[in-house]
Amino acid sequence: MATNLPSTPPNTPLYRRLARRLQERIDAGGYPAGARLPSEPELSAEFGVNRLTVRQAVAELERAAVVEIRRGVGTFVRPPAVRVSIAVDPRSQRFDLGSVHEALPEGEQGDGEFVVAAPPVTGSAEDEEAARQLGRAPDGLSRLDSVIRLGGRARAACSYWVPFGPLPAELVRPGHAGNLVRDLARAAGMELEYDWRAFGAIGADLTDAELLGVPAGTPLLVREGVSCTPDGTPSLYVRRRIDGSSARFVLHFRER
Amino acid sequence: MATNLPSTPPNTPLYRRLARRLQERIDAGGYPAGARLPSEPELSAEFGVNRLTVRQAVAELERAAVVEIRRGVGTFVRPPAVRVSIAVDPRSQRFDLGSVHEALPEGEQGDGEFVVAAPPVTGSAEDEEAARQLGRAPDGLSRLDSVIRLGGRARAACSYWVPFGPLPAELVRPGHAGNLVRDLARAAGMELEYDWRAFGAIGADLTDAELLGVPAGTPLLVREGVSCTPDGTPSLYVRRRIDGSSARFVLHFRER
DNA sequence: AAGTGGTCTAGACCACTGA
DNA sequence: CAGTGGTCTAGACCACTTG
Repeated sequence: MATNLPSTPPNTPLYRRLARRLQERIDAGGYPAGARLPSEPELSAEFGVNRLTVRQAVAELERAAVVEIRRGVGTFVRPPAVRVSIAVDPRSQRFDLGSVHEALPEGEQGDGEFVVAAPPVTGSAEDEEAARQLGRAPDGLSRLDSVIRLGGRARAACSYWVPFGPLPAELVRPGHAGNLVRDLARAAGMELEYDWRAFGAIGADLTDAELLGVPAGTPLLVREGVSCTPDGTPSLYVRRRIDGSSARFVLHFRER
Repeated sequence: MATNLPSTPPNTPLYRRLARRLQERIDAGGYPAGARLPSEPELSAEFGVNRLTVRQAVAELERAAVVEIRRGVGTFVRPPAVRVSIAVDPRSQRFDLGSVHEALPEGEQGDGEFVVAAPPVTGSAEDEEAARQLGRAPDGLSRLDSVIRLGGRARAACSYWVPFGPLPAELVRPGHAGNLVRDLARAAGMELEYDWRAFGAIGADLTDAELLGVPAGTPLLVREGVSCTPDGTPSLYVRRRIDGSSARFVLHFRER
C-alpha cells in the first residue's frame, strides 16, 4: 500500500490517486513538456505499487492526452496541443465539392483521399441511418469508404452513401485516389449543395481504429450530413470520422 | 492459449482477437441489443484465457461504445445511439445569450447551469489560449467554470474567460444557478455577438471526467469560441466540453 | 545488449447490485 | 445472499527501440 498518495474523495482507487499525483507534477513543471516520465518499474518502486497499477494510472493520462506513450522508448509529457484549423464559413459554403480537400494545407507525397472498400449495404445501424437520412430503402443505396491521408498519416475515415448504383468499377477499386464527393457527383451527373452538417464526438470503433492507426476509443470528431441536388432531393449522406487531436472545424460569424 | 480465435493480422494480441470475436457475435445478432454478455469468469472459461484478458477485450468494446458495463450487474450490448440534436443555424444565430440553454429540451428538476468554481487565472495552457484569443495578458482575465445538467446528469462542463474582474461575489459562488453568458454580459454591461465557434473532439481529462461523471478519456465534443461586443472587441472566450454520446450540433444550410 | 512498454497468467480481496 | 464487475499483487515472457 502506498503511503504518500492523496485520498480525495475517499475510496478513490490507487491508480487514480497516482494519476492525479503525476498530473500534479506535470502541472507544477516537475515533468515539463517533452520530458520522459520515469519508467514503469521506477514509478512502481517509487510509489510502492505494482507495475500494473502504474500502467493503469499512465493509461488514464494517455487517454486524457496528457502523455504520449512510445513503445520501447518511454512515456513523454505532451506539449499543449496545436491543432489544424479547418475553416468552414457557413455563409459562403454552399457547393459541396468535398471542402475538406480544399481546406487542408499542402499535401505531401502519398497524401490524398483513397478508397478502402465499397462494402455492401446491409441492415447495419449505419446503413439504416443513411437510408433514413436519404429517405430511401437501404437496398437502393450504394456505399463507399475511404481514408484521407495527410502528412503521411491517415487523418480521417469517410463513408459515403448515395441513392443509386452500382458505382463505376474504377471508382470503387480499393486504392483509387481522388476527390470522392466530386467523383460520386460526376458518376451520377448531379450537382450537390449542402443541406446540413452535424458535429459530434465518439470513440473510435475497432474498424476506424485500424484505419486511422489509433487505439480503439480514441476520441474522433464526427462530421456528418446530407447534400442535396439543387431541387432539394437528398442525394448524398456522408459521415467523416476525424482524429480529434489533429483537427478542428472553425465557423466564422462576423464580417471580416 | 485459446485455440478458437482468429489471428488477422498476425501478432494480434489475444485480447483484441477476443474483442473482434465478441464484436462479430454482436453484429451477427448472437448478443442482440440490450442483451447481457456472459460474465467475465464465463468468458474466461469459454475462451480459455485469463479474466484480465477478458477485461481488456471488453474494455475495448466499451471504449468503442459497443457495450455498456454496469458494475455489479453485467455487461450489456448497447442499442444504436440515439443522440440529442442541438440545432445551430449559423445564419440566424448572432446574439450570444448562451444558445445551448435555449436549444435544450425541457428541463427536469435540478437541471440548469451551475457554477462549480472561479479558479484563479494562472499560466496554464488553457489560460494562455484564452489570453491569446482575447488579445490580453492572462493577468487581466477572470475565469468561471460551470456544469450544465440535464435529465439529472451533468452533460457539459463549461469554462468562461472575460477580460475584466473581479467578478461579482454572488455570481462566482459555487452552486450559483443561472445563464452564465447572460450573467457575465450583464456584469460587464455589454452586449455579445458571436465571432467564431470551433468544434473538436478530445478525451475527458481527470477534472472533466469527475465533473461529468464519466471515465477519463471519454470522447467529448469541444465547442469553443469568442464572442465580441458590437464594436468588434473580443470579450468572451468560452470552451464547452459536452459528453459526446449525448449531444450533437447540427448546422442547416438550406432555406426551409 | 539493455531498457522500454505490451501482453498474459494465477490468485486474491473488495464494492456494488439485485433478489 | 450470491453474482457481478473493480482493484491490486507477483511474476513471467515478449516486442520494440536505441546504443
